[in-house]
Amino acid sequence: MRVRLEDVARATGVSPKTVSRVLNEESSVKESTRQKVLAAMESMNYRPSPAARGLAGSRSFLVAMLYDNNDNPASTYLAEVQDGVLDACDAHRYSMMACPLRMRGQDFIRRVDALVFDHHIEGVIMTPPLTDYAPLLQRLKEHGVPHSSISPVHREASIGVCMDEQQAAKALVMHLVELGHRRIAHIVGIANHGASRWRMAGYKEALATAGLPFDPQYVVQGEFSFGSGVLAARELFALPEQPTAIFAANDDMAAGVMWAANERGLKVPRDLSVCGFDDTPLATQLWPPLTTVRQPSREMGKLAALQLMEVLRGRGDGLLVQVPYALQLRESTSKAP
Amino acid sequence: MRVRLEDVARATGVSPKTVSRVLNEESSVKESTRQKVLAAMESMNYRPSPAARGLAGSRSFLVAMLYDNNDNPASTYLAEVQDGVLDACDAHRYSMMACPLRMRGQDFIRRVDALVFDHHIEGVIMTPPLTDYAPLLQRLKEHGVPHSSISPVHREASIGVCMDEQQAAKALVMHLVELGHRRIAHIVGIANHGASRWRMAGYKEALATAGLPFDPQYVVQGEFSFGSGVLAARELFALPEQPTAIFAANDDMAAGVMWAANERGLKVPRDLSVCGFDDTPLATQLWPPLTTVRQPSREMGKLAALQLMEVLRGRGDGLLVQVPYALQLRESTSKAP
DNA sequence: TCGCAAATTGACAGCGCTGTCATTTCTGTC
DNA sequence: GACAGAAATGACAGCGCTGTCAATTTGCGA
Repeated sequence: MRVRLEDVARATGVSPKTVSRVLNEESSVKESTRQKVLAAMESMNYRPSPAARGLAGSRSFLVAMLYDNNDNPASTYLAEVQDGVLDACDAHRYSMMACPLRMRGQDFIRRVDALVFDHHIEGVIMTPPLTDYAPLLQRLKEHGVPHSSISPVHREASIGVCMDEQQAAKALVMHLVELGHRRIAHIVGIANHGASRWRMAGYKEALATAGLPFDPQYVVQGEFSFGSGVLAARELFALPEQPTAIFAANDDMAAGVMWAANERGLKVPRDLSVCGFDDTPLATQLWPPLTTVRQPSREMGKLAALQLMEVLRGRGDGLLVQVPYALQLRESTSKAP
Repeated sequence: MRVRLEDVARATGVSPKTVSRVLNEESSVKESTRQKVLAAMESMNYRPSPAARGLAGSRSFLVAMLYDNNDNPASTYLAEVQDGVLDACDAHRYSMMACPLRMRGQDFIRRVDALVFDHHIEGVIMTPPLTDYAPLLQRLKEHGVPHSSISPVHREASIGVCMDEQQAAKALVMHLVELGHRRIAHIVGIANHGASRWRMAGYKEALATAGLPFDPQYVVQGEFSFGSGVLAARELFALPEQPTAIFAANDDMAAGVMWAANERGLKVPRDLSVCGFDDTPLATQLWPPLTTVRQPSREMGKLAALQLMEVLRGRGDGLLVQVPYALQLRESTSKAP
């Protein structure tokens, strides 16, 4: 039937407990024994039963990926993150359960409790905006479940992964400055999203660095969607002194800007430079291709999961690692007219 | 500590086995006993341990959602489907594991085996193109794992959910016909995808019904991406007799068509009617909003999961259910010029 | 070479549930 | 009211692993 730990033990001539020790990478096993056991496991194609391990010990080898399924317009992002998480899980023989949470109401409490009690989830990986949802964090803390955050707003005392979005935004705007642009507008993302704040901060910082004045009329509120990009752009075009470049806080809005430009007969990048943020697939599908910042979502998911696993294996407290951004300079930006 | 089945048994004055029977909805329990036990479970807030259930019995209460992460341009789709699947799982106290598969190489075999052996996955839910990937189906069959398919190409002998895409496409094109269009072009999706075939078939059927000739020059190959839509549209615009309406096999390509129309100075819908398929978020973000067909992905995920669960509970063989499509008539289509 | 602490290893119970099969409690029938 | 057969319940072992603690082996200084 199934190869059990006991079978491996018998084949190796050691006790089941020793095989168990090898399996769990405990240190108190002589190297020679360890090798023998590992060899046997390999040759017998032994696969431990998660159910038995979970029942006997306390470990489940399960992590949960929590995300907000209430309003996620950019779910490509989630898919990529999830992919990275799964990658990391794979490498450490963990399994992942996907768990969408509705932030409204008490639903999330019920679900988190279920994960913890029923499945003995060992840890949690979260994406914004869950990363900064106090009631959830509180509950996780009560359960003593370690969690790893992707792009959390509050970066102290949490583990996970983030990108220096402010620096990235600054670099992007500096690029526009170097191209000779002086009237650079910014379309902000959904208020209160960390991403919106950082990108805006980077925009301001770049202006300051370049010695350009910060002009509030060049800053328009958007909400990360294509449609809001169109509206914001129309607003900017109506200004007496139109901007020569627009930095939209994400690619979708940038696409909206390009759409609106087209509508108004403006040629991008000849009459108007446009840049976005995220480097979604859309960025290269537009014409001209969009200058933007690549946010390595997949990689970030993977790193967040890896940090969590460091903690779960007791190898430390885990860090908030920072991934590098990469400017994607493409044809939607060029010298100021 | 934890409330166990035994505790419930003691509280109710029955044997643990009887409680187990109630838990598993076995029929041979007297109704009065059942009620007592259920009441006790409820009041004691009893939560069965999946690990123990998995170890003792053969059930794991786990299903896997398999998808291709190799090339999924439209991952919004996957996210929605997954959401629906989770919904159904929730209702039946199942849990779901997400499992991306790479179709190249043998990776998928290793992963499927791992799911089956390690986790005792009870069933599988698949999205295209996995639904028709013979080696995978073969392996699942060998393992005796039931699977539910979403929009499979081969519809015989499988359970799951599908939409009558051909009818939907036909209805969409008939709508164009009714608006007076006579030169209606079609941009095809990736060859060999079931979706491409059905939509094309619906297009042809509509033409036939309307008594319009099928003209191969009005059919251009695309590949479901925005970019391919742009290219295909340019090709169509170069024709001596330009089409007055273009039916793109999905929304992304339709967006590309609108882009290309803009580029060429054609006003949609005044000069050109455009329609897509899927009703992705993009459809309402474009301007003018896109006429398309709503494919209820979330609902389909849910239904596929429910069908699977019918099978798992031994309530039947499961069906291939069909969900209704819904035309979304919006502003991108209007009377022929 | 002997003794002792440290390093390894093993014995055994039990995690919380379900399968199997035995036992008890109902039915309806004559 | 007794009895067969069905319906309902229970006893018990064991799923595959790990925690606890005891037993053994090893290494090293005296």
